[in-house]
Amino acid sequence: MEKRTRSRKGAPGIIEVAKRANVSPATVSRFYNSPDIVKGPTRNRIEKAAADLGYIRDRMAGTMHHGFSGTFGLIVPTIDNAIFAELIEAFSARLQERDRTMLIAAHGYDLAMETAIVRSLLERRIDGIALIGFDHEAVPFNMLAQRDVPVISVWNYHEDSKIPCIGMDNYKAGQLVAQHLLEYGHSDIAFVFPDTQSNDRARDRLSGALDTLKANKIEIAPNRILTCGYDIGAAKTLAKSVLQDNPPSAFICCNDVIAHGFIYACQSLGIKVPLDVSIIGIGDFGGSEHLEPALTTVRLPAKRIGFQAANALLEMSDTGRLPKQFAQAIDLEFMERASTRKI
Amino acid sequence: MEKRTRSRKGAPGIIEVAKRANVSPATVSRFYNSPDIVKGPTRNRIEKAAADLGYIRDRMAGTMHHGFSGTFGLIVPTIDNAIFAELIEAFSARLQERDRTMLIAAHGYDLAMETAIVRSLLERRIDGIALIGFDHEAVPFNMLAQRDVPVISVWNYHEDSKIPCIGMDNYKAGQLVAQHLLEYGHSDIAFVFPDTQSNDRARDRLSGALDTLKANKIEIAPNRILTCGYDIGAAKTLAKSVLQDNPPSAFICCNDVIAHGFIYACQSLGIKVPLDVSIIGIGDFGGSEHLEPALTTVRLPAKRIGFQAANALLEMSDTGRLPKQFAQAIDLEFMERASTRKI
DNA sequence: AATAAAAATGCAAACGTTTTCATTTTACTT
DNA sequence: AAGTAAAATGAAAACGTTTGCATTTTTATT
Repeated sequence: MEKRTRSRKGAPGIIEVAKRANVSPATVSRFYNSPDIVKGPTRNRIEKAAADLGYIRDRMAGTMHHGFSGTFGLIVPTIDNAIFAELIEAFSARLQERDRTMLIAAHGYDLAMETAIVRSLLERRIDGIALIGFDHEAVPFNMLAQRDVPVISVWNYHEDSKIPCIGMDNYKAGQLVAQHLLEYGHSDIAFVFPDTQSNDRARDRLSGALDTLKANKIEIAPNRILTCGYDIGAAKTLAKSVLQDNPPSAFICCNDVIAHGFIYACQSLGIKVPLDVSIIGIGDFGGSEHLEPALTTVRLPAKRIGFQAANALLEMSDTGRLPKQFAQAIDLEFMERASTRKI
Repeated sequence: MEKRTRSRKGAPGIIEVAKRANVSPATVSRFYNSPDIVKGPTRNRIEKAAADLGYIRDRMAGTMHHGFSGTFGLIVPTIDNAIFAELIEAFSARLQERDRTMLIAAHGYDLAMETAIVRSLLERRIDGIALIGFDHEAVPFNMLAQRDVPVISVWNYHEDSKIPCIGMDNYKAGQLVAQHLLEYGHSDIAFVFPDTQSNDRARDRLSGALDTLKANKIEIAPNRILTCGYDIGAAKTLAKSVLQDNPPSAFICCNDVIAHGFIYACQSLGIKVPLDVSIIGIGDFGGSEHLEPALTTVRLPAKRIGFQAANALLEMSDTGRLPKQFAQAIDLEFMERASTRKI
């Protein structure tokens, strides 16, 4: 394997800037890190020198000292699945405001891969990291703990979480949709959920809904629980087959992506929503509101979560203490729209 | 402003590992960077020592030497707009395969912001960077050039690009959709495009379509060119007003997001697509295929572009030379589906 | 078994900052 | 105007690796 060494060619360092401004490197450093403690005229000279030279500082060199890289990690199951895109954007935007950067990676619902990624990010000396949900291996936590790197669990919320978390109560989201269907008089209800094995969000939603129905004396037959990944095409295909043969009066979809697929399937089959069948989602993603019929769903404020998560991490990194709000629940909002109806 | 110094508490360094394995730090370093040149038994000892100690290497320290951080940058207009999500995921995945990480940021179609971001990434010593399209300020390029950092323009393709690029010919995409409508006998056509001021992709698509129509003696009245951001809701609202009053026989939407909005608007208004109006998009995003009616569009292979872009950057970084395929065009595929009809 | 060549390892000087401590300059007090 | 306190700056030692060069060990050759 060949070894190259980047020359850093024309790139000036802090020393060149210092020479040109007739000060010591130390002062230039201070100019960047605490401008207020360097005198006006000196400041101007440095500013000019840096501009003339096109100096760009090397934060890595700084990192070696104080140990802070100014970069935070975010690990998600997947980036391109609309589910997390809003979250990512908000997280990143908040960091940008504070002059920090974001290292992001996807593990494709593979926990072992997630562990590898955490390690990789740690090698880059991230100042903190956000993980989705509560289903993780123990290894990454040990690595993070040993190095004292702030972690936060995002997207799901449990009152008794062992690590700081910001998210919504997915169990409650499940309750909400079930409750709504109950109020509308449905009793023959089917569920469309992804594999809940290592997906606590889906698991919590499912139990929330199931428990609510059970509390109202409604038992769901096992064959009414359908498995489907977060994929419009897969959902549409599944829907087409299910809808043909003795369909229930309502479907609870684990998230809006699946619900979209179901609605498209109905349109394709000429089945009227919500007249013939009610469909309800969870998430309230981009298009859900504008779909025809508009999707009844539960709004998960991804933007707010992303922002708050970044904030909490920033706080932990700055103060070295756990955030004031250790476990933070973001409110859910039930969005009653047009894809469900009273029976 | 308080100054903290991360203790790196229990975290062992290469020296501790070396001690425990009874070798010099240099050998441990070599174990990681070129395992083949350290003898079997020694290798095992180091491996064990590192595992026992829970050692995680510090790539930053390495970066200070050879100048390579193992991190690449990707700057996009926006992350959460479905448009770029696939690209991002593929780019990231390819880097991950090669043990590199991705620093990503969004500028929200603000070129000055983009410049600031480039600087910020440069401060983190990225090994290369991918930018969307060709509309950029000169400053970032100078900064990158001075430091010899590989750049690639992604998403759009021009034969005579000044910098390496990978993308598709957006002009041709415009031609394709116009051609299709022409073949179907449309002549009263409206355009729905975002502001093309600093968006070369949209600009190229628009001229491709306009030129094609003009070549066929079809002039488009200025009021047939509508402006709309990449937002389903905005598109739907706009569509509703436009469709009421003397609508054209076909709409060319700059991308699928807008097309989705238009189709929803039609459904809402009871206008039949494609019977009453034809709608065509560009992009072939997630749901377009499954929409009812399925959207006629041009497939832009985002995954392939993301993968190739990462590859090109990797190659440039590894070899220090420009990529073999300086300007790479990724083929477009016209997807004739159900949202357009012959007149 | 002696020698030469090759392979494996060690030593120590970088890499570009930040920061402590010491020193100089400025501002304030009387 | 002298003396003192405060503010601004400088000198130099870190930070944790990598790598060229020197040295030792192993292998191959005769």
